[in-house]
Amino acid sequence: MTERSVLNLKNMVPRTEQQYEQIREQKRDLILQAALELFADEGFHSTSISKIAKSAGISKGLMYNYFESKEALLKEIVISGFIDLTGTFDPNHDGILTTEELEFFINQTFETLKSNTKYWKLYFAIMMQPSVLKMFEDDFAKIIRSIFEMLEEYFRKKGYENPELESKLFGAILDGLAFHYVTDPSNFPIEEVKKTLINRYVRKH
Amino acid sequence: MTERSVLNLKNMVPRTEQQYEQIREQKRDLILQAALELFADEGFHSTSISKIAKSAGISKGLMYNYFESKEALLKEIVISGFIDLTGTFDPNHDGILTTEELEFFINQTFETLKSNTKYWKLYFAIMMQPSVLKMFEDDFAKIIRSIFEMLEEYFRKKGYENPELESKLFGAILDGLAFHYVTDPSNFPIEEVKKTLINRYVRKH
Amino acid sequence: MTERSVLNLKNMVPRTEQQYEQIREQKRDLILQAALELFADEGFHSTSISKIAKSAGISKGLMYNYFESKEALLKEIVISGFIDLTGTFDPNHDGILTTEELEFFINQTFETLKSNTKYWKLYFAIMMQPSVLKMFEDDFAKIIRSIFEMLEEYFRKKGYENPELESKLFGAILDGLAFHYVTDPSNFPIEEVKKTLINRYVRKH
Amino acid sequence: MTERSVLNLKNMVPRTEQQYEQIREQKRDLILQAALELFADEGFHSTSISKIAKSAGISKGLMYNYFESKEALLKEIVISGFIDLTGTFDPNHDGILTTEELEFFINQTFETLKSNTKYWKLYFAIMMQPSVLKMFEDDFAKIIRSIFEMLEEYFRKKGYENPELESKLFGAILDGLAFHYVTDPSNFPIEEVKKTLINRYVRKH
DNA sequence: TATGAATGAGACTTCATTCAT
DNA sequence: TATGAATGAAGTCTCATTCAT
Repeated sequence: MTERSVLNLKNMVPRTEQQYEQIREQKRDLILQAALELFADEGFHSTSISKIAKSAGISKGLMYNYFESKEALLKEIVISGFIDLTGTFDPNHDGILTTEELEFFINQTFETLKSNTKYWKLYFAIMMQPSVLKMFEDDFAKIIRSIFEMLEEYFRKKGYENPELESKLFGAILDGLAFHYVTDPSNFPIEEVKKTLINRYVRKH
Repeated sequence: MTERSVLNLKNMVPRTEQQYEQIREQKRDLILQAALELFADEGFHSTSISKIAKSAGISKGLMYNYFESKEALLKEIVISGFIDLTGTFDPNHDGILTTEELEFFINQTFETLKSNTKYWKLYFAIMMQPSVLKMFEDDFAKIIRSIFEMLEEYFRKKGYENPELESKLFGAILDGLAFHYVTDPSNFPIEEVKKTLINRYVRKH
Repeated sequence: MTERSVLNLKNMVPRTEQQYEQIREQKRDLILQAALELFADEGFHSTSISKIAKSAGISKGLMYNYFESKEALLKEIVISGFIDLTGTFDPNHDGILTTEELEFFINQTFETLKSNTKYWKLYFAIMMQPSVLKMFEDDFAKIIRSIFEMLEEYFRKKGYENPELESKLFGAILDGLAFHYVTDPSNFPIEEVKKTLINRYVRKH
Repeated sequence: MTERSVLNLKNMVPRTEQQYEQIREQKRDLILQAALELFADEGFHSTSISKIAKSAGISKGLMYNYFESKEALLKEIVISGFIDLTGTFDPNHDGILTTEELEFFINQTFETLKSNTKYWKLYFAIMMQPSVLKMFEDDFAKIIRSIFEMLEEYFRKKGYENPELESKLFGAILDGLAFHYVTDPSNFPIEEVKKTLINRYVRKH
């Protein structure tokens, strides 16, 4: 009895800041993961906060303890994912793309395509909905522009006849492949396609 | 007979059955056009029946005289558009793709890309939302499969090393280009890209 | 049978614009009346749209066919009521207050106090809630200022020693009386108070 | 005994019972003050427990250690404030109002008006919301009734023609002045108004 | 054929309160 | 005594669809 009381008294102390931080981190990730999956599979508008909460095993209200709004949740997912995705381009951030870096980027892209298919789906869906896209345009535009500039420069150095055209072609092809892969992963020969791509753009010239 | 007479009193020059049919058809097209535009620009869920009706210049209620539901309206737009789009593939329907037919198809595809950008946008958006896609899968799957089969056969005849891979690559490239075009039409060198594509797939071998 | 058909055909015609206008007008007033009563009796925040709708005998959704938001509904009630209330001050709008006009205004004020007690309650409640008051401040300020200016001028002409003080005193007294009346109408000798006030401010000097 | 020892180990100089009580009292006041300010400035419903807690520098949960509910907190503030306010009326509690006592009361009222404007605002807001007022009616009614009775008796002794009317008039004027003062303190000539009032009701007869 | 008022389900969000620690 | 994560009810608002005319 005495022991119990003593134990209780010890437990009546609030969690430490660290403990709270850990709880928050974990739950936040849980929500992000559940939301990404649902947004990708059902679309932003068809995914209710209720569904996300249920899928994450929490109450609706708690969502708003972690994210200001449904839109803010989407934003967080899409932008941080986009930065992850494009972070492997020009990894040393010197503004110049080497052959090795391009090969690395292609490899990484295909890797994330397999490991993070959901995100790619969400990304494509976003890109196709101007009313949603508006939220991200500013964040996307700068990164995308810089990627295309480096690509163009790369093709120029490699001696391509029309570097601008070639960079746009390359971007389109990469997205097209990703698009087809996420649409029907099981029927897409992703490994062979990757080899072909690397062969064509990295080894060829 | 009595009924008709009464009606006639109110309208001395009654429209013929045909005229009615024609008016109906026109209004239907008006709705479809307005809906396509809005669905593509704002997304399916962000487009209310009210908006469509207003844009088509009719009342909300009348919408349901022409289409059973919002979903049915979408279905009609997407499926008929998809048939239009793919109708230029193997136009003589003999199951065999000639070089000329492929060139024609590519040309047509780029043509519709420019003339019917909205539909392409809608199509991509649909493709990225499984919960919506379900409505169309059956209709799409058959057509798409047959296209890929013909493509594969085409590349086989042309002596490509890996016809299956090549057909998938081709499909992905085409969609990738379309994707990039509809995302930002004004900055995409569509004519040059088309030439490059025809050169690569039709002329080359 | 024939007759029925003919009748039905006649009925299948939409309402005329006038009929719609009438429906809207009536229902709008119904909502405004129900909302005023509830806002005054329970307060803005304690009155849910549900309650208003039920009290007005309509569905929740219909509310939004007539008013953009709960706030807009409040605004409409408060501002139009305020204009009604202050409209009897300087009725010929010449910027000058005559003795007769002041008497008329006092009489009118006490009249509306009895006939429109709910509005007065709502008005006082609003005035005491800065977070709500913000919505109206601009609309109120101008009118109130002009009233006080005229009052001051009135007292000056009447030879009062300190017209500014007197005008503020008068305003405060009027509001104080109104305040006490709406707080407990059945125990407030409103008629005698009115006479006293008129005697003091209109007849005296 | 064992329990205490364990506790002592963690805090070698334990606070005395009195010290604890004092800390508790201080924190309680802190909460009351923060709540009064917020309730007055933003309204009861627009003020969340979260805001109050943050403003008082404590956690949400602790709030409930001091007050049973948000409503109980309001009740505490309003009632204790009301007693403070009316406590200066008939300070010797003999049921009879002398001229000096009335003057003292008027002076005190204007003093609290300046020093405790927030409370007055809250008080007026409460008085205008029957659904909230219900909580206090019983507490208020008795006090208010006794005040009016004394006032009436005062005016009777002073030889006023209609003491009942006069007492109601006086009450209304006082509240009216208070009302206008709290609505816009900086533009209200409170000192002059006070002199006028004292002159009229204390010195005159 | 045509209108737009009307409904009601369901979406997002807030917040008083509880509870494990 | 003290914390803040967690809940769930309730509120505002939107919109596909129905219906009287």
